[in-house]
Amino acid sequence: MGNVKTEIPPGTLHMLILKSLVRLGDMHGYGIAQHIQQTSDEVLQVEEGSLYPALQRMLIKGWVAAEWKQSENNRRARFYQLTPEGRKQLARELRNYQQVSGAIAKVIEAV
Amino acid sequence: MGNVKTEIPPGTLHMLILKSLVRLGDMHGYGIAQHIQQTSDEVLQVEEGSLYPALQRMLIKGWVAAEWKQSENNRRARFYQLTPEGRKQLARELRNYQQVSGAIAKVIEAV
DNA sequence: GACTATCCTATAGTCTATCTATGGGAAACG
DNA sequence: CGTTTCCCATAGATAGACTATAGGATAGTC
Repeated sequence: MGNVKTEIPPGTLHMLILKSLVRLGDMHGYGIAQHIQQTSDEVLQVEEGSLYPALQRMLIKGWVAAEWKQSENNRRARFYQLTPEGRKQLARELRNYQQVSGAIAKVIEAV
Repeated sequence: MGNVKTEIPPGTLHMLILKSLVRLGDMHGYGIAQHIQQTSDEVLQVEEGSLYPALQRMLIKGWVAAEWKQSENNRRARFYQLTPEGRKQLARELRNYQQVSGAIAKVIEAV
């Protein structure tokens, strides 16, 4: 099968995390990474060295809030959830992503 | 008008240049940049500091061939054209781009 | 009880590829 | 002539992903 795992394109990781939190509501980093990988049919794989620094940045920016809890597997884990500011940021990033990928599509589909 | 010019997403510039050369056949750097900007309805703007280093890399890789000529405006310009290896590379990059953007779409459109 | 797989967090350092800033030079046009 | 437009090129800054590494705790198995 040609399902080679791929890198996350720079600039899209925050958007993918924020969107995952809309779906998951309240989740730890590991679960967010799993969700992205599964929802993308194993194409997108978020590495730990990308994930945790990104979550830190988003905490500082106030896009997510964090709380230590017990995971469903009885482990200590840091659960994240969207803040109102995070929702606004997600909307901005989605809008921008769609504008840019639409523009790229025009170029690469030009006959 | 909300048409704010945007950066080229890292990893897509080679693809955009190669595709432009399919369309233009034989063109100098300045003309390639114009083509990308116009075809994308002024959304994508390639900066000179990105464009010329990218063309150098592509020359070294053998994806394009170059030749000094006179431009349509009577200026000295370096015209680029695709090589067979460049066509193969474009096919690879298109395939990869579509796989990744399809995967991102699955995540951000998940209900 | 020891061993291993799985779950979960975190940081330092590398690397790639874009951008900004800068510096040319030559033709056209007023 | 002076300004605009066309055209090339490089150095350095920057962003954001990656690899490599380190650690600890639970569950399951032999």
